[in-house]
Amino acid sequence: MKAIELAKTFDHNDFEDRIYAYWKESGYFAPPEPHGIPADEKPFVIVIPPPNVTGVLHMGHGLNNSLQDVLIRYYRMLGRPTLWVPGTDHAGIATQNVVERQLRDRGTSRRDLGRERFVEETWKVKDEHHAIITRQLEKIGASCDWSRERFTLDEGLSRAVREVFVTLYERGLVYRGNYLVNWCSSCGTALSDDEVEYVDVNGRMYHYYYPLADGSGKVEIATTRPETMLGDTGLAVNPRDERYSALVGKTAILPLVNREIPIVADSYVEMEFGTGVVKVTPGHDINDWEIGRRHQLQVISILNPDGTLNQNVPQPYRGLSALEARKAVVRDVKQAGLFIRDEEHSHQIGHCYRCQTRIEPFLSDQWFVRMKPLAEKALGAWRRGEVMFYPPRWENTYTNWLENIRDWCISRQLWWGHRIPVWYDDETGEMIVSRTDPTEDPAYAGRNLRQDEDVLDTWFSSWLWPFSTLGWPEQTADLRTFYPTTTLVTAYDIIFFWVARMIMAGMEFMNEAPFRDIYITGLIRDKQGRKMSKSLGNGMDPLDIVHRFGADALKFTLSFLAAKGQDILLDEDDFHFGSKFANKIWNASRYLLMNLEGRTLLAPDRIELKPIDRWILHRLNGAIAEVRRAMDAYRFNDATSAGYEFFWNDFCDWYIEASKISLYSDNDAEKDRAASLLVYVLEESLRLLHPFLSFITEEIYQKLPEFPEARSQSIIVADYPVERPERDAPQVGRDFDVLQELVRAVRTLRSEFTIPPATRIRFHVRSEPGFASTGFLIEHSALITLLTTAQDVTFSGSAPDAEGSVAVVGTGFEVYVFIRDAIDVAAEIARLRKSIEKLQKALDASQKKLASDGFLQKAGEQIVQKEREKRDELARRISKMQGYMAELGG
RNA sequence: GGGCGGUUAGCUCAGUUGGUUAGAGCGCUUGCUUGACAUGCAAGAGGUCGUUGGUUCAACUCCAAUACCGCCCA
Repeated sequence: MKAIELAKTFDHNDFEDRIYAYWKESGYFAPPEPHGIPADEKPFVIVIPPPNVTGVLHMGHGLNNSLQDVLIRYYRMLGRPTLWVPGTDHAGIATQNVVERQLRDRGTSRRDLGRERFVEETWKVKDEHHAIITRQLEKIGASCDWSRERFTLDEGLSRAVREVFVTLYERGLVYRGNYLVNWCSSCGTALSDDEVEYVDVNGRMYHYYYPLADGSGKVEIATTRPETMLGDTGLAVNPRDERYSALVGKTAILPLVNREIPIVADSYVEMEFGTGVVKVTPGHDINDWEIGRRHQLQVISILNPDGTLNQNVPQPYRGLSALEARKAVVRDVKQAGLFIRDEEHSHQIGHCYRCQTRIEPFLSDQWFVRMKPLAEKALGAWRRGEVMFYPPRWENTYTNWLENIRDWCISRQLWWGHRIPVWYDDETGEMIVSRTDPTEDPAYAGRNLRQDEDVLDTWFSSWLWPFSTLGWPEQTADLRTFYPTTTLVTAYDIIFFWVARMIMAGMEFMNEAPFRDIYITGLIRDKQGRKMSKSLGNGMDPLDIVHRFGADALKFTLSFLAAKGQDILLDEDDFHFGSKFANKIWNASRYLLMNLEGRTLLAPDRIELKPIDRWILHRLNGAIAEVRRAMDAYRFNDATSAGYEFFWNDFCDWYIEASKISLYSDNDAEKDRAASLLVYVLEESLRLLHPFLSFITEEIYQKLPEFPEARSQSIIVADYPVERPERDAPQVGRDFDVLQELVRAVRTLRSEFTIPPATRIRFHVRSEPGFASTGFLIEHSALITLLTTAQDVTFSGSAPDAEGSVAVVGTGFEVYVFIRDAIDVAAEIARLRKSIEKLQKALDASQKKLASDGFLQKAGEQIVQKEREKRDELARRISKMQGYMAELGG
């Protein structure tokens, strides 16, 4: 056979795009046809957390999708029918904001355009960006089934949204009402409670007086938001607060407005907080709203949707922003002689999670989902073990949220999204909630119908994602075959928004949780632990990483760092880890393949295995077992390091090095044997590593010679390696440990005394009588010679006669290296002393244990026996070393 | 106020059911154009595992308290 050539310098850019295109065109990403999947074969299914269609991929996506790809490729190779459904989210507010910003730059606005043209414009932007984000997923190597790609505003998914809205309405779980909601004046829409982020803000607490209407005095109140007094409709004190009991039932005059407002008693008021008297603004505070409801206080809304003050406040304040109004109100209260003082006060203020604008409670007509019944079902699924969190601690977050669930405000005052399927007949006052447009229904002919202006919260479509993407509400073959999905991979910041709601929707509409396993990743942060963000400029572009280090380096590195869902503090340089490993794989493969020149490969079952061959197969077996165990438990870091350590430390550092003895011999049969085994182990290693480094393993796999084993067309569909009991060789494993210890001992001596690498040394090995590995060492003396650059090595049961050696003690053996002339005696004595000290500590601990009755009686027999052996070995080594030291005059 | 996570080598982190002379990568030191790889090879230095107490024959590992850092919810 001829040598196979790989490029001298490894460059991932040479093949990543080509290979991705090959996979995609060959249809490897798609599962078998649903009808072709036997009923007893359980597919492995993931739905992608749909990224924002107008966003760009960030490192969080990089992590998330890398792990999904690892899982998908692993199960695909295990032979499970495997489906990864990709898609994108229309991201209502975010996308609308993007388009509005573009319009503003062009000197126009969505109002100028009108709804219809604005939505058209947004679809255009969506189409452009969509290509970017899907291309990015391809660049990182995501092996998802593009033929099943979905978008939350697709026709099918829109139908699912309508079906769900109307069904929930029919079940009494969707209702409309006039309530205080969280209002973002910048986005111009209501938000759900979960979309409000509370941030500590250093504000001020203002104290001032409200005069009593009967002229009998004045009351001191304290507030952080003086401007809202313009909407005050009452004062409240705690009923148990004796200081103020005389006030209850009286009225006060609201300064600046001159409205007469009642003073009520309500146990909500904390006596210790502020002055114990609170101003009540039911139109602009959720707690005040409750107080107002209990005492039938008037509700006055003082804000326009844009956040400025409206017609319900006195003329001078109209049109001011809340902050402007605050200044004006404080000024005027001072002027009125009612101001007392203000002081620093830090408190929490809600901000919009999309634009960071301060949230105002705002009274408006909105649609809500009654969450309690849905939450009950989602909790039930968890209690029955139908959903499992990895790591399990996230269960608390999940159950805590569900147990304290509040109704979900789902209407948004936006134009981009699913229009609410409700029509109003203003003449009759009738409200029509319908799956189909009544305007196209002859039954409503001639009626003047007006569709609800609002759209639904984006999450109202993404909570259906695991079944809407599979065709629901149609009973499609995909839905029957692939629902429920298997595993969800997402970050913990959307457990409420998305994960919990998906489980609710799955239980409500499919009677089954949408996935069984929920793997929660950590968040990617910078080295200072800060979240990556555009504004901080500490973001990292996954595509830039792919370009510089390779998609394999990206996935492998992230997978290696993804331990137990901890946050990952990431630096660009971290990706060297993955790219160095890829380079190692490349060069090891290049070396093996170039040595196939003139070789005849043999089938592995016809090859006689030498001990070292049994060793590498034993180690390979162990690595396979560990990778599989780790993958089954979602321990990505353990799976990754098991593959890494096997390939680099065992295969490259020892087996390949050792194989040089055969490869460079002049025995053709031995060369064929060695080459065959090397290719054999390489091929299996590539399959083992493919889920973690997909491109390079495919590129090399494609170049491997067909023989000795038939190959799959693509590694992507090749069988994942299995653990084989017949490969287990624990004794060979122990023997090789000894060989390594011996080699390292000699190398250490060489290094410590700077024996030039070219100098061929001589040494003698004495092993303890009956030492189990003696035969192995003798059998591999040529190898030991090679690995230590020795001239000669001899073995016996006794120390060498010749003078001039320096000795090192190993487990069960001593090695005498004949370099006495070259060494620095003082340094050698120091070295020995240090070793002895270290061992002596261990020996002391061991002896202490063995002297304790408690240990002897209560510890297991095996533990005690092991401890005795350890003690004896330590004692033997120490005494040997002391002997050498004495010999050297130390 | 409630809940969760973290605290292990200079840095970033592993350490699965309690028994190892506590590991990895990076960084550092020393020596190497060793018949694939300097994105490399070989060797080395470096940690009383936040603190205090407890359980145990035995604690980085289990329990309690505590300090600091971070997150979520109210």
